[in-house]
Amino acid sequence: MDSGVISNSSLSGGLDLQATLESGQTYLWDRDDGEDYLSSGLSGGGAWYSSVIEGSVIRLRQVEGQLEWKSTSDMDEVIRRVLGLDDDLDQIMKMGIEDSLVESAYSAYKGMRIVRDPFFPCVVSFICSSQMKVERIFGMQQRLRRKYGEKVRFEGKDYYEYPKVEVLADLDESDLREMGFGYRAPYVIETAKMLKEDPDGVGYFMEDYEQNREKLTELRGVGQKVADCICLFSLGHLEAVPLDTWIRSTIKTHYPNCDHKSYQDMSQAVRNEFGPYAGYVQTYIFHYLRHEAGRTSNIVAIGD
DNA sequence: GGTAGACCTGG
DNA sequence: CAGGTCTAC
Repeated sequence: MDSGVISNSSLSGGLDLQATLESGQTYLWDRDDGEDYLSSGLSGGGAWYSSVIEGSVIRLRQVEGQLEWKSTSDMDEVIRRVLGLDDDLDQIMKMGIEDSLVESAYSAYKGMRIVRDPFFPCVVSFICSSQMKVERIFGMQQRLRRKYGEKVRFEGKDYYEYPKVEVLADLDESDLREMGFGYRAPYVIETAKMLKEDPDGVGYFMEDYEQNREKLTELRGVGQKVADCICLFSLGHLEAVPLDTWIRSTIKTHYPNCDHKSYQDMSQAVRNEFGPYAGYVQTYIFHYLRHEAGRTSNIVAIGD
């Protein structure tokens, strides 16, 4: 067994593991206590999380200002990549816009990072995300892993890798409908068939962000919003801003000059306003509003 | 190129 | 109604 420790202080801007893993960016980590997405607050928790990445089980938690991990092999580099630990958060937070909503979100979840999920799991997760709450998206991915994923043993317990492309490609629509995927079932299967020869999505990555977003919409069930999620949460295009209904309405009330009818126009305007790390700004706002909205009756009042 | 309606399912 | 997408005007 391999293990390691990464101290908070060694990372620019620190790390908030719980906020990073439970902010609706990734659906690939299980909490030991099974309380994923359930507790309120969603920051600074010290629970153990586990996932299977590149065939190895990774277990990690954050206690007393440091990230502890263990695995079957040396996963230090992989962990740094998938958790975005190399992103210069201090610098990123300086480059965003100065605005009370953003400031509040930054301070509430300081250390939250943008993940880099493996391609295929990310694609499927966000195809499933349409018209779904995060808790349910997570449940679907978890059931998918347990039913169709490869079992991997680690320290006497079973873990399940995300299902391989070819496994999902050969499923019947009814298999997924029975698991509660609804109208998303055929989308997942058709996209899996399209990616059968290119499981890592090599042909779906390009340097240019906007070009990349358009390319991704060739996949079944992937529209502009989902494509942006893949750009941001898997491919590392930190300027991508997934415009969901929440963000759209927030933009409309808080940054009315950025409001546009077409996705493309609004995306462009928001990126102009939020800067080159617009994806970070969006993710903080989304997570903040998702939890503050229930607490304060007037979202607009959070701002200026 | 832009806009209605349908689409699964659970709370 | 919900972190949308697809299809048909």
